[in-house]
Amino acid sequence: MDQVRLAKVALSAATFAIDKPYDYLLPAELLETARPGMRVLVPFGAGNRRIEGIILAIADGPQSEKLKAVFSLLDEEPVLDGESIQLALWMRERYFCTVYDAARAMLPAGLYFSLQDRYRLVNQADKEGAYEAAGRSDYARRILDLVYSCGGAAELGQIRGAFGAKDPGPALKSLVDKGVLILETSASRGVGDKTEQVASLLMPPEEALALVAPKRKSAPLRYAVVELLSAVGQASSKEICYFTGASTATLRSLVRSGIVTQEKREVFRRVAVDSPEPAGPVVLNGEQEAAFRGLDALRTGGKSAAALLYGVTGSGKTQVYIRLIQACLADGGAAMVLVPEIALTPQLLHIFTSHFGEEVAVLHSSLRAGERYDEWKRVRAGRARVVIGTRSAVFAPVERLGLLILDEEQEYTYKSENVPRYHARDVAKFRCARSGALLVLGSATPSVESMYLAKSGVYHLFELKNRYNEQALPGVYIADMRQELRRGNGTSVSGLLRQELEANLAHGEQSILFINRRGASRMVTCGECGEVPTCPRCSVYLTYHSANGRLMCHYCGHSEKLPAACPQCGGALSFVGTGTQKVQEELEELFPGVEVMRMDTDTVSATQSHEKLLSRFERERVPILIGTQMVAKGLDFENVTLVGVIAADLSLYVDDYRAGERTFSLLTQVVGRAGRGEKQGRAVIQTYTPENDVITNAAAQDYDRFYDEEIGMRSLRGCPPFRDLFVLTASGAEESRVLRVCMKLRRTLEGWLAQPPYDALGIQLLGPAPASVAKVNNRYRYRLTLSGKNTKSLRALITALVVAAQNDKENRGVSVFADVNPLD
DNA sequence: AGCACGCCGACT
DNA sequence: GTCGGCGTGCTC
Repeated sequence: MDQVRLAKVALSAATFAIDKPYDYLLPAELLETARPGMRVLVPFGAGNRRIEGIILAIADGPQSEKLKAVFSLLDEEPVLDGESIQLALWMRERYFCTVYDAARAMLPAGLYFSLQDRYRLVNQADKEGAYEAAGRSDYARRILDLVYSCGGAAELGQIRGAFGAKDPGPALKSLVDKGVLILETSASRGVGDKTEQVASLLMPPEEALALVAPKRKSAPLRYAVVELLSAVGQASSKEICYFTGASTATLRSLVRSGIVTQEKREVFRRVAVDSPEPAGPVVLNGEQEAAFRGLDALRTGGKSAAALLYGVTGSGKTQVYIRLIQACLADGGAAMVLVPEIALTPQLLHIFTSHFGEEVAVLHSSLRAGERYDEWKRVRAGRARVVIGTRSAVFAPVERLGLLILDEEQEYTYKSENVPRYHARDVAKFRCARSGALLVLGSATPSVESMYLAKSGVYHLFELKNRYNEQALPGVYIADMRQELRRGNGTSVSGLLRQELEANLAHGEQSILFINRRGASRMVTCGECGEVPTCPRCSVYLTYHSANGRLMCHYCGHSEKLPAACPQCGGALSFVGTGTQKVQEELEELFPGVEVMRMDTDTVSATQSHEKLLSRFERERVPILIGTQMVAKGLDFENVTLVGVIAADLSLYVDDYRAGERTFSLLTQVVGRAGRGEKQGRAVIQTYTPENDVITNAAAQDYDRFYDEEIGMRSLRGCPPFRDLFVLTASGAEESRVLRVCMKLRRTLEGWLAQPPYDALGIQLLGPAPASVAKVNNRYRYRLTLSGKNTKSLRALITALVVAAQNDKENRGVSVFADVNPLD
């Protein structure tokens, strides 16, 4: 049997059910250049449509009839290294996504190709022949009309647009088959490499100066340019013009004279990070020093390790991180720091740039495509060895990874809600294990899973128990809102909180009030009939956005003008403000003339204004700041001595096993905002359930007790870390069909679970139940939940189930996917 | 998912 | 006859 060289390719067009490495013949002209990690254009399917893929491996295999050949390479260099390819394969097995989905998550959007299909007339002159070939087909004639009117070629998108809902595919195919049209596929990159001209001397400086010196008087600029280049050797053309006053014409004339050469060099677009003064050496206190030593011993221990750094708010975890990174860089390694949300951690970013300057690369989703792409390239080129970023930065192309820090590891933003539905903590573990790096999970309120693993010895545990500078913890008081109601106080400000606010106003100290609501956007309701406008496509209420004066849906993006009156009864509409605005109004009534600053999704649109608001709050000592979760994180203001939590239990009664953990963490963070300076801080927690354990433990800042109670509950209920929840979601336009698919899935599953080897897995099955938001974008969603140990065997079962569901003809119109420990 | 193939009704 | 609608099966 003849052996040929094959490329094993992961395809962008493959669905989960048919995803696997596909074998393609490598044509002779690509044999030398093709390497694993490069993207390729390949023919796929019966129609041989051109699609994008990525080479996973190159191997020899037997020649076969079935084999098709790679069309072309899309990259000159691999965009994924061997470890990343391994990671992509691992993610498919773990998160039930395609290999390409995983690869896509690893690459910056700027590297991403958009494929354009163009249909061109083979022989434009032969118009008659073309229409003859079209025959009686109305569609084919319309396509020809369009192509001719466009000058002989048209984009597929254009044709689709002209056809509306009708699919032009068959008619196009017939025209291509008859040789009238030809399909051209071009790949274009969204963001190009940015280059700049760099000039340098073609000869030794003395020689060059001697050449231009005689004409120094008549051509001073030429002389100045050569003088500058003699001094610095090489400079960008822009800079040369800037410093000497020369024009590009001067430079060109020097190039023509053979004195100077200009070449293109890639430049890296950088995010405007203020370049602070270089920071001095980090001084650690005894506790921090001990943690640093222990962690660094693990880092240099020669094999991969994971550690939990459990340090109370204000204990100075960042200092420890910095020392660890310094040590890692000194050993020639690179370090990564993941944070839950970059916009909320400007202070952290500032500290890191002050220590590591140009070595820092920032990667997060609100960067512009070009910026993100360039930061990615700086990392890949090894020019930035300290990567700071959000969830997706865990895929940064860092070589020689020595240290990976996941700050605030309990945050749920580390879990992706979109394909691929990965958890950055898991991916971080994988990467650290592969490269022998140290994984540090940092938190003031570790997730129950992580603490469990630390207590059972899987993670090394390090604790920072004291606040930096020996600051005392704020005094925490609980206000029982039921009593307030009984006393006739229907507002959201309790007597106690009011009293404390008054005290702060009298002393000129600042207060932060926190509303425990996610999103916290405003809704609209009719005062007459109680109607609340809902999204026509989703089962959620619409929220009001003051920026554009429209009602919007957070799920599908639907937006409509705010109606003047209730569409049902014509009554007057009013805003529902359990949120920040209502509290703001109540406070303004309570304290006339006192400025109350509001910070929520409504007042904050861009990162800019978020920071602007905060800096004004600090600078002008605005007495009261009120906001949603945004105010809970990472804010350190010396003059803030009082923190109030408006509705502490609001996040507690959610149908989610993490509700307690989330509430505890949130309350602890908020309370920690008080008294960061010299003065003693206070916190008031308002709740309708003052006896609730989570609330009392948070008030007492007693993590250990919270953990003990929570872990017992998790064990009892079969939640992580004891079991994982696998959620299968079916969605489709017809509710009855979706439900039927779900029931069938359950029956299939029950059948499988009754037999070996699955009967031994001890799996519990729940559902079908409607998803928490039952309809999104006119698609109904029902879910089936399995709980069990996250083993290879169980994952294989889920994979088989999803594949079977996707292949089942009866399930047409309904899509099925799986997610592990989803957010809701 | 998308595309071809194949079978069937409608219009020419 | 042949165009186009729709159900079925496969994708290196």
